[in-house]
Amino acid sequence: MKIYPVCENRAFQRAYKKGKKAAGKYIVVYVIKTSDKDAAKTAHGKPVTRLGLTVTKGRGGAVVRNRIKRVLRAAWCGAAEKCAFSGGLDVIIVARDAAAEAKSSDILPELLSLSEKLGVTEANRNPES
RNA sequence: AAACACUGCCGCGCUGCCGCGCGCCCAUAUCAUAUCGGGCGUGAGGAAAGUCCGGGCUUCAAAGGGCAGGAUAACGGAUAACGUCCGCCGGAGGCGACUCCCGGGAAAGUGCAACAGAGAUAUACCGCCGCGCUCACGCGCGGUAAGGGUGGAAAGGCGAGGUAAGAGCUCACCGGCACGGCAGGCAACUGCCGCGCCCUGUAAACCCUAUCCGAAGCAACGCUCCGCAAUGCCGAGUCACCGGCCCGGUGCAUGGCGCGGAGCGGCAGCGGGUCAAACCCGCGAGCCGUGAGGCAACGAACGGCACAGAUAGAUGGCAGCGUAAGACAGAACCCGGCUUACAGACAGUGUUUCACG
RNA sequence: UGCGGAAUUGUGUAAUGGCAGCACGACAGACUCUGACUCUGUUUGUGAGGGUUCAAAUCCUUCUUCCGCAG
Repeated sequence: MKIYPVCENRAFQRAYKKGKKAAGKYIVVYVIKTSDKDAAKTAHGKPVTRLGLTVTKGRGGAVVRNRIKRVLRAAWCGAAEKCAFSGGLDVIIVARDAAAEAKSSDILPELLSLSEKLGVTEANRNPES
């Protein structure tokens, strides 16, 4: 499973200002439709859903932050196996304090429930992929 | 054996499964690249950290001189260099092994020293002594730094001579400082002798002396392609390069500079293609081993090794074994140090005390 | 990642090396029938450790925290 990253600062700013959000114990999720300028497509021509991570310095040093980002990506991949996301979205995940100690298995159900709340999943549409 | 002192070294290893970055090969789609992909190789530190010093490298024409500014501070050495390291001298601490020291100059000059105290770099409050006046208490003039009290600091300490009372005023001893000589040492310095002086502290106050330093930093900067309207000035100078200043030097038409307005982009910068491509980018004062030489830091010489290179930024999870796997923590142009953080493991040398022989 | 700066009471700010002030706030009292205004008084302090000095908010040094600039 390949992760398409959100790199541009403008995309993050757009998500914070205009996107929909939902908060949980470990994470806060922002979702917005990818702007035309940054849109990318897969080899099959489908629009791609991109993942952006925000882990601020307040969460810890470089080692701790790298670990949080690893865990969040693992949860993202786990979620993508269970249900497909709608195409052409930017999804920004912001780590909260509790995320420093969390496992990916702790975050996975929270990510799923928050996604459902925001209505960005198309559940079990394509379970094989 | 106990308590210490110093130094070095490691800071997870192996197996299996899942997963990540990079390189190569293969497969698949397409022939530019991409991935349900597969295989092999490879992949953070002792501090990678703080950014406190020193270099390399890059750009400023070259990196020239002086002033200003900054840094360092016993001496000798190591080193590319250093504020680092080693040795040594002096001082301080410890029974000792050993440790610690921003350790030049206050006798070139200037400044500062609150409060207290009579007086703070020179002075007479109490006291002591002499003279004059007074019946007397005492008052006035002068001498004095021994005693008192204040203070961080009060003119070196103590004894004798001396005196009206006293005082390095004189002398002996002790202490300190400066100069000269002799001996030892590469030197700092140490010892002895002679002669002179006795002078407060502060230079992490200005300063003086000696030595060193051009500036900026990979977000530096280099480069392929495309685009860029109208207008003014300079054009061998009242120009530009240089950044605080001066001198000197260099460049000048495919050039340099500026005011106002308009458009576009951006947080900002001439702009854009932009997740295009390439380069800086890892062979370097590199690492490992032996090691002439040297008290040591270091290191001639010889042999061997190929050992991260990301770009929202890669190392983790589970199980088993190893007694136990657990700290601080992640390269971002590259090195040498310093400082700070740190669970635990190992090795060596030495000191003191106790016990036994 | 690189470069630069700052830290003084609850808040904002002063202080040639010599007792740390000022304003607002808080608290108490006075004035008033009560409250506000006003007046009087009190409280709370140099980010942390080490050093230089007789004496440090100030000088030196090592940390901590915060802020700014550079895409």
